[in-house]
Amino acid sequence: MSLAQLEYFVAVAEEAHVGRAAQRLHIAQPPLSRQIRRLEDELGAPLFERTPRGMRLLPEGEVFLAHARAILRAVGDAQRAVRARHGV
Amino acid sequence: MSLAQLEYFVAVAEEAHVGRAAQRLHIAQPPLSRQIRRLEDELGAPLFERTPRGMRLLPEGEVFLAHARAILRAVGDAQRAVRARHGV
DNA sequence: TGAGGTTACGCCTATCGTAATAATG
DNA sequence: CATTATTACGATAGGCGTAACCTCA
Repeated sequence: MSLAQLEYFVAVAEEAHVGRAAQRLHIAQPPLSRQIRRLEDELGAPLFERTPRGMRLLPEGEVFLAHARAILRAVGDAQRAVRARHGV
Repeated sequence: MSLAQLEYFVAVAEEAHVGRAAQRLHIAQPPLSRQIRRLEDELGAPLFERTPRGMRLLPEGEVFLAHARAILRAVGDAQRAVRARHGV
């Protein structure tokens, strides 16, 4: 699992659409689709239901979304904390 | 910043020694040294003081260590949460 | 001068983008 | 049949390991 995968996952979850999430992330659709798949494989559980209209979060995905956001927030906190301390 | 870099950083902080940390991580010393440097560059602040005996955490490093551990713990929590939910 | 950290350099895996393919209402 | 996601495939970048180098008590 990588931080990029977490950012990708959050974007897809919020957009419910791989194409729109890819635009927002400034990457192409296929790599995004692949990374989501890899993440699901690694976790051993699907996170989305694929529909012809887009992606819908499964319950496992809802659970993971909260955790993913918390991790990304913690990363931002860590960066800010060091920079604040260094600024002193 | 990557999760691997965080694991590397925690290992070096705990061992206070790049060589021992590298052994523990099962990687060679140079890549570990490089990743620590890259992390410091990205954060814009040194995290260690280099001494002839090894590495000593600077105050910025102490601050970052707590955050790094929190992030890695959160990653483990996220994986467990999804797998527990999926197991149901 | 010895212990420890860092550069140089080459390889190799992983990720990306473009193009083509599959699936489904 | 149009929209969306996925697979194929080639190119590129990032990370690792070995070997050589630097630094300091």
